[in-house]
Amino acid sequence: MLKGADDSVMEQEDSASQHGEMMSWDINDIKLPQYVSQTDWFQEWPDSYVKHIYSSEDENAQRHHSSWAMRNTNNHNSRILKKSCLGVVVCGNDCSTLDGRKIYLRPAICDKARQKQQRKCCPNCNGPLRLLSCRGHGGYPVTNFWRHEGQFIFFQSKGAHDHPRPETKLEAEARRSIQKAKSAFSPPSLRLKRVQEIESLAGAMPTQEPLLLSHPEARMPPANFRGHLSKSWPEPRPSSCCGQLPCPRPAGQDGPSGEAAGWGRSRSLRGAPSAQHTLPGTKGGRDPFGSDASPLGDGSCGEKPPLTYSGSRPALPPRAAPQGGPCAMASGAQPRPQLLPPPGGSGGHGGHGLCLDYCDNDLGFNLYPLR
DNA sequence: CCTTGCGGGTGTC
DNA sequence: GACACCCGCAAGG
Repeated sequence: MLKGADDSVMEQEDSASQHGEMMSWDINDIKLPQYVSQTDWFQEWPDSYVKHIYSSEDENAQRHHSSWAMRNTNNHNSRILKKSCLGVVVCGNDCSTLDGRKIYLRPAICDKARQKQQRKCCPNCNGPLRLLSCRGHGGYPVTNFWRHEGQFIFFQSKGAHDHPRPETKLEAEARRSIQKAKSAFSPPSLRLKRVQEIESLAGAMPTQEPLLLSHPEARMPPANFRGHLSKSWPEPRPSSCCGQLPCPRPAGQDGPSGEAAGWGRSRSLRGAPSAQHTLPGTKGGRDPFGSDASPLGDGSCGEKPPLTYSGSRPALPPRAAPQGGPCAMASGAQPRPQLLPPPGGSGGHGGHGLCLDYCDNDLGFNLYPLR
């Protein structure tokens, strides 16, 4: 961890002069701004080449959270934590649910777990799963950097995600635990029933933002979607593309897709990073899948006022708040109060993720509220 | 079992 | 040297 961030409370030389240079720093700078007038609200879906300064009190920042599936990358610099994006796991059949949503699962962070994950089936159609690697940073995965400095945590993102957003960590976790519960308590024959039970249960809970099965363009859940999850979810049925290609991948084989096709074994691909697919207007371009269409509008221009993002209230007033102009920042996405359920809290993201598990795998269904 | 962080090591540029 | 990545280890949930 980068905890180290000693208590050496930086001298707060009220250098108002630095205000203007607030965003001129680079994570690699020897000296980072020591005086920050306002910290940012935690950004759950940082994208593009953005920088944020969080309060060291911010729990999410402390944990280097991100809703993107970021894995730790060794940059041999203990002061700067580097993470690279794993992309998103999609259905190899490119299936959609009845309501048009796509499957965007969260890649497991652990290599082993990820390989295992790819041997499982699409929770929607039982088809094979495929890892869509991130190549938003010059053909390489988007990287995030974290650096603790005094009372601040500096964050810098390099690259624009060129893939849809995966489900959030909470969604993924919920899926797992549900699956666990399922397999623990229900004989296969009862599973469907259980699914229905849980589904109805989900209907009783106020949920929001079903993201797991998401529709690229529907990343912005229609208003009528919120709070009506269970209703909007189709009856248990191996929807749309059932039948076609039911998870053909033999266990043990990771298939041509996924890591193999991505970065996993890409050393040999060096120099030809775009062999797979062309980078959709990487630089400066918004990712084509709507990472900027966040339901919370992280990339979009200011709607929401600083939502109460409890969990970790920055010590200083977040400078996310409308200041000047919502999207005035040169670096693109301006810190906007984004949420992530405060650790342990019942945050905004609380409930989303719905999907049914027809495959006997642990890619459970996400048709229930997250705790 | 999984996530997260660390750090040694390798290969490429 | 920078960068990307692999691998194993350890702590924690």
